[in-house]
Amino acid sequence: MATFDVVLEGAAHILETKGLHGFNTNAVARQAGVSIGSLYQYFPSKEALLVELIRRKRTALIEKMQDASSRLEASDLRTIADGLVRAGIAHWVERPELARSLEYAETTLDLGPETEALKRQIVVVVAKALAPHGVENPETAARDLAALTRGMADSSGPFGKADVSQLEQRVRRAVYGYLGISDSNPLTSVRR
Amino acid sequence: MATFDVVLEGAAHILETKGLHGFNTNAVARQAGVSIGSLYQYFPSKEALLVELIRRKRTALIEKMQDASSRLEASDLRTIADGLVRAGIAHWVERPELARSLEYAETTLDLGPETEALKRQIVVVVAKALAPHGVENPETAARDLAALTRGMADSSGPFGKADVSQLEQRVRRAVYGYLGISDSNPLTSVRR
Amino acid sequence: MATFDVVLEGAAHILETKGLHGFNTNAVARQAGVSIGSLYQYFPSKEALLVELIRRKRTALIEKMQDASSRLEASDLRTIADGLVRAGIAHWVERPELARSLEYAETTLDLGPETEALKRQIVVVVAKALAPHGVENPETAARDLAALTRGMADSSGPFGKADVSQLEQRVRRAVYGYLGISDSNPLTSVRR
Amino acid sequence: MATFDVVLEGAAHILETKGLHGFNTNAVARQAGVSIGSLYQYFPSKEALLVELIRRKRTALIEKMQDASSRLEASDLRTIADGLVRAGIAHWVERPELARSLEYAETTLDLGPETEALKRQIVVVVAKALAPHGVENPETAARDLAALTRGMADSSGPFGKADVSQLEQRVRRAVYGYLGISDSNPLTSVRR
DNA sequence: AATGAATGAGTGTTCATTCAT
DNA sequence: TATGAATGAACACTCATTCAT
Repeated sequence: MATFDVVLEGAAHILETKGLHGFNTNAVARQAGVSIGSLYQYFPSKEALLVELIRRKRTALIEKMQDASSRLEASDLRTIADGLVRAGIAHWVERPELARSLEYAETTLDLGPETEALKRQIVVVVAKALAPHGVENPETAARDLAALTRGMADSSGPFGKADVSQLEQRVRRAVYGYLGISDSNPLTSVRR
Repeated sequence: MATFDVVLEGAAHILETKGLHGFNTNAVARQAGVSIGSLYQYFPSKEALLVELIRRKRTALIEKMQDASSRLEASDLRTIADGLVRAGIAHWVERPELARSLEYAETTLDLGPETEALKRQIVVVVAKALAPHGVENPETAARDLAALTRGMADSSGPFGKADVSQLEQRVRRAVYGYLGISDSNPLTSVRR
Repeated sequence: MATFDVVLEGAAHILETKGLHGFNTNAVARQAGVSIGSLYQYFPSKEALLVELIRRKRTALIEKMQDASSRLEASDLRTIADGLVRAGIAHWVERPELARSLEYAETTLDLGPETEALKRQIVVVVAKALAPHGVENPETAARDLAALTRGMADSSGPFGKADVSQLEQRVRRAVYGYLGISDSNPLTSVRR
Repeated sequence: MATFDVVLEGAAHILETKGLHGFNTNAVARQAGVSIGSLYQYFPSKEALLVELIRRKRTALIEKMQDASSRLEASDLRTIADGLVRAGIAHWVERPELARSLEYAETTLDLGPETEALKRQIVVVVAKALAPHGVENPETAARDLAALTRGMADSSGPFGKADVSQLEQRVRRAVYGYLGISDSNPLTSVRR
């Protein structure tokens, strides 16, 4: 792995284990097994590390969403929703501590316009998948569904495989409700 | 206002405007219009400020939830859900930047057992309101609904009054879906 | 006990238990059960506390030495030496931690001329007791004997009654040697 | 000289001239002509500086004592005592202000077990030199003689060469007395 | 490229002292 | 007289960044 990536992975590891609080360039360099000088040859500043990590995370999410939505283009809304939820949860469940720190870092950081654009692009991709099925305000819906998924995933602690599939089911219920899709698996056991 | 509260409000203000990144004791003292020595007469450390802010935020949320749930005790699940959602959103919409920083700070901080307990208590209060209406796993449901609400509120940017009521409606849809309550106001205009 | 003395005893206690390192006016006031304001009504500064403690310690030593030397005025050198040693050791063995801190504090402090004079007076008192018995350079001898006694007492750790009398005997041997008094209780069992 | 030693010498200089009272890391760095950051690259804390100075002082004393005692192994007790006294005084007369501060610092500091051991080793070395000549309780004797020497040296103010040799002679008298060696140079001119 | 010693502005915290009540 | 809240200079220590090798 090239130095660039070694450093970036070191940064990710520190964020994951120590959070933003323990994130400093010396720690990152040490973790990456690289000198502090080398770190600065690839990244002009501490912030640049965060920006790059955010950029990658966003790009990966866009790809996942794009994938799901092109694969399911022809399907009905429920199937599309299922796919997006699955992709979204897969995303947030992978290195959740890292994700959390990056999410928080975004709020303070000055990401470049290019990285800002990625955020909008996620929304656009999801909105495009929802729009053809009569969802009103598809951009708002996209943002809401992403937020809802991220919120639930983030609050659900450390995961096993079974946990993830249960989480998925719960998120699906909320998403169906949001989108007005009637659910065949209601949570409350209502007498009919 | 007593010095204790002045300092705490200074801390809240800094978190709100500068985030955890700009949160340092000198800045807090300056913002509060108080000397650094005075700050340390009331708070033994920088962390203690965060802990107290978190404690207050949690206590306030518990009260709101408790209020809503006792006021609506006799009502049906939908009405209770509406009340909880309204209270939850009211909570997250108030000083959202502050809330975000505190949420993140929690992950690194060593809150005392007393403050930890508050987190569980929120879940318990909500779960108690849901349980009598046939909601399975009421604690998980409580956690999920809180997370979903917080996630959506957090992602919805700065708010006007109208925005809040729209947000509330969108959250309600997701919550109804999660709880298996059929919605009379579907988002998608589906032909029936 | 008057406030003045209460504070002073608080200061002594802190020095004894925490050393100069932990000696601060707030700690002293707390230990004395007095407000910091009251402390400053009796002592103009932190240093003033130390100076007064030193003054008292010196005065007490002078008195002990004076006592011994007037009581033994008519005796021979050995008896006088015994008395001075006994008094000196009694002095250093009482609150030795306190004594150690005060001794060190002296080196940095600007004691007033009056307190400086006390130091010389101790030497003078002892020298006066030694001079009539043919001791050369009685002032140097006085200083040496005091230093030797203090050194040995200080290095001999925490004391029981038996320890003190053993210490006394050992110091006496050194003092006899210094003064050229032949010892009837030699340490080494030399075959002659 | 490497930075490590430069800093250490700066620390020694400050202790010597300002005492523990004026001993702060910024002053040390300034004195050493080094940035505060550099100081902390070599010493993890202010205390570490003191510990290292103490360690070095003790090691040097052990060496001196070891030297003297191996050189004089075959000699009689008086010659050995002379050697140890000379070495001891040479030690305490060199930078006495520094020595005084380090001695006091010891009482508050948490020296590591390794550095604690050095203190015992000094006693052991001296005791080993004394034991073969019929000195009872050689460890106590070693401690006493060290204390007596240090006490007298410390109280004897600033030194010229002549002063040192006079001091040596006076200490020797006390030591002879302590060890039960008859002195050929008595201080008191007793008629025989 | 890579290194890592060096820098120093910045931050958390302490504590002697003051002064209004 | 007594109180103790308030002050802020001073100090311990960190960490982003540079630069000579």
